[in-house]
Amino acid sequence: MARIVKAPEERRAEIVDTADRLFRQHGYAKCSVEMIIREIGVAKGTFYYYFKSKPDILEAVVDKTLGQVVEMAQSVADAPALSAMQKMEALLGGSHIGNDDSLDVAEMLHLPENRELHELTNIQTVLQLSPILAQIVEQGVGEGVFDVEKPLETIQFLFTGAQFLTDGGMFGFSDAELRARRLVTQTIIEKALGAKPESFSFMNPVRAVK
Amino acid sequence: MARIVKAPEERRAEIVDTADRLFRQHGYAKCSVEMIIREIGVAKGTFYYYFKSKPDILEAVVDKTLGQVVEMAQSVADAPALSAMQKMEALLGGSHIGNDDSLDVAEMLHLPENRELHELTNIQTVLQLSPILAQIVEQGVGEGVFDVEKPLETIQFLFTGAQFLTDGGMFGFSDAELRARRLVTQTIIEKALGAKPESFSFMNPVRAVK
Amino acid sequence: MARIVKAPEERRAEIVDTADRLFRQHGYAKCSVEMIIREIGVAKGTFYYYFKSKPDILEAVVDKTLGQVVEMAQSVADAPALSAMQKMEALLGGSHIGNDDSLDVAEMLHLPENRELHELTNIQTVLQLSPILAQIVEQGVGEGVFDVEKPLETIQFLFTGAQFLTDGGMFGFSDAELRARRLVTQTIIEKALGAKPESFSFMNPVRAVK
Amino acid sequence: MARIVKAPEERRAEIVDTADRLFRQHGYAKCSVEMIIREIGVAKGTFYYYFKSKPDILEAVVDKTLGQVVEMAQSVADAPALSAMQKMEALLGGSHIGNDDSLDVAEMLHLPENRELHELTNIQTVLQLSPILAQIVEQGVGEGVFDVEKPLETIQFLFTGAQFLTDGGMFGFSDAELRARRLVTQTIIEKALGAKPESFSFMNPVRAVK
DNA sequence: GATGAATGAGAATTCATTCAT
DNA sequence: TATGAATGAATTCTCATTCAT
Repeated sequence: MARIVKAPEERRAEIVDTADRLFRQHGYAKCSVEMIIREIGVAKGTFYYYFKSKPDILEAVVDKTLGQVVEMAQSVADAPALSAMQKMEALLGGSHIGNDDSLDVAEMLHLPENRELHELTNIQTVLQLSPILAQIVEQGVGEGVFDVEKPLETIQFLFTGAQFLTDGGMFGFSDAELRARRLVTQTIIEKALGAKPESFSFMNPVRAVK
Repeated sequence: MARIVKAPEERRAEIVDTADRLFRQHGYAKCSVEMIIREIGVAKGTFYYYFKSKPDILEAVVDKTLGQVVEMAQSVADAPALSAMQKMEALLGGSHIGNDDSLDVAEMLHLPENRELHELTNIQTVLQLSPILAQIVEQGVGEGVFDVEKPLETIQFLFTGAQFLTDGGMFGFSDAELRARRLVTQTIIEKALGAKPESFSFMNPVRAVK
Repeated sequence: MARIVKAPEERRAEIVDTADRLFRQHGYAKCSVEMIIREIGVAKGTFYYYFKSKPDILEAVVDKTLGQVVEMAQSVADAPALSAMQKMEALLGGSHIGNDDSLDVAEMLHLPENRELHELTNIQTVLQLSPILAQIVEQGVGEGVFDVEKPLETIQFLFTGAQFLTDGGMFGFSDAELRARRLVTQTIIEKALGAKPESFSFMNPVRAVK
Repeated sequence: MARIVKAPEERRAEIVDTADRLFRQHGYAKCSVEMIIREIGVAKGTFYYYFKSKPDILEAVVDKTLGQVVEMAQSVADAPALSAMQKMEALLGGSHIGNDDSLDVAEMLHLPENRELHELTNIQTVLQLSPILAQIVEQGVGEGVFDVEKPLETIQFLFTGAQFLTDGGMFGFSDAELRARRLVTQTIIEKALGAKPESFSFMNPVRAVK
């Protein structure tokens, strides 16, 4: 095959992105190195030139994903002009403007057939994102819209429940069942955070269109 | 090797139990059939005499575990003399008398390095146990101790959060961190179910001993 | 399972018959000992009590089949009252009276999915049946209806061609194609044996019904 | 083991050739992939790098063999300068100059211990070669040397008879027996095609030496 | 930097055969 | 005679990794 030379960072990123996508599609274990390189159109050796093993690229994928999400969340949390509720909406609302790819906190990671990705990414996300959200919750407590004693742990619990329960494939829920669970999730969040009923209704927008 | 003949049920149980243990120790994928039979000391053929494939024994393991848990929970839920709170305590309380093995709803499934076992067992447990708990919640609503609109979905959310967050290995929490999370879990449950504060304190007993 | 004791010859015959049927259905290689004993409802040990190995029962099956066919053919060949053509018709004609099972020289062995059975039985049949047919051919030469120099070899060639070409599955012919080949077979036999055209038309009866 | 890199076509051909030989020697079923790779001295992975399964290489072997034979036969049949008898001699005559390997229509496929190879190759050969030979027969009919009504079916019958009967190992004939059968084959072919006696004598050359 | 042929340690599964009961 | 649990060698196939070019 034609030998196409690329800048190292570009090639590396290409491999990580492709692996990311395939891992999410089929799961880490079911993705062979063969699949990844065939998809890109490079040789086996090229893969191993950039990554010393398969676990190695899993780590790279997780790092990439995590970095994006955490950075985005932190920037929202740090925004000085926004109220706690506005920040919550920005992070948890369904109306994510301009996110073409995978920068959606709410929607991320909700994919079936995952194992190592879930373990590493999903959990790490909860762990890394929770402090940021907790920080917002504390701001909300100060603003009088929330009432919680242990923001971090509470957020972690809520995050975990939401993450795993409404995870696309894990429980095999139908669309209707998923919607019911998302509604309840909203209610529980409000109660757990001591927020006003329906204050988190942005999580379940009344959609006009399909 | 010496041929040791056993009663079929005994041999079958032996294989299931061993597989169960090894799956939990190393994870389903990393456990080869070879490992299982070597552990027991039987031939490969013996394994395949009892189970037609590797997925087949996974199912057997899950069934066994699930059966025990669900049966126990249902018997508690059906107890006519108990109040809803008493039933909750019986199922979620830490003081499980005489459970040497895996009959503990609260403690089970919290093990690291699992994939298929967690996916199948953990999730199935949530799905099968939730209706039973929801039934108790409804009794509690009738008794005036709970106040929820959607018991089933609420229970599912709470169950999922508790299950996955405090799952022994998944998040890598320390004992202290786990304790903090279990306390918050209690609070959230109380709020979500509309129960009195500290009414679920049996979930976090002040232990004297280890 | 209930232990059913039978007379040794009966049990043996039962196993041979079942093996025979299954070998023809699925082929020798694809028939496991397991299949045979399950079909009969006896234990593995019973099988190995009567036959010392799998090849052993193949031999038994072939012997049985061959014996039946050869015996029948010989009795026809030895019939003093019949002409050569009448004997030919009796053996090769499609109108086999009273043969419910596998005593049909023309139709036997024409089954797909066979290997060892074809090799052993099919070929042995050609070898053992040919002398008998050759004997009839010689009678026919004496009667002036045939004209051949080497009856045995000629018969073997014709038998082989007929056997393998019109073998139900081997060539994957359609019904129409098979019919065309059987017609040609008849013509070639007549020419090779120096018989009158259409004297072997009994091989291709004009059937009214299906 | 030492890693010896070869051109893909070369390696592929090496595997096909080796498999071909071993399949003919021991039969497809009795040849394990292990045997093939040990014979060549490559790793298992190498085999599966070139062929995705065991049936896959059987197909490759059959294709190779078939391709050679059919191509050769077609080129003879298409030769404009040759008479039908000359073409027949070229294809069926024993005097094949310069065929060291398996390019001999008459000699091929006559090997013991085969199953799948015979079924696939032998039969396919009859099927693919018959139209070509039939074409020659028709030419001969036009030239007045043959007299047949159904060339294709007749050829198929004759081909099948010749193929299977004189198949080296199948019937276990001695050399003398084989010779007798080949002589008769010649006679039957002449009669069936309506050719002059001894016109196919090239099939049984009077050999001085072995 | 890049290629892709080659490696080989397993993995799951089958099945003829044995043997304690 | 009969049972059926137990055996284990053999087989096909996978895939992460290596290395000559």
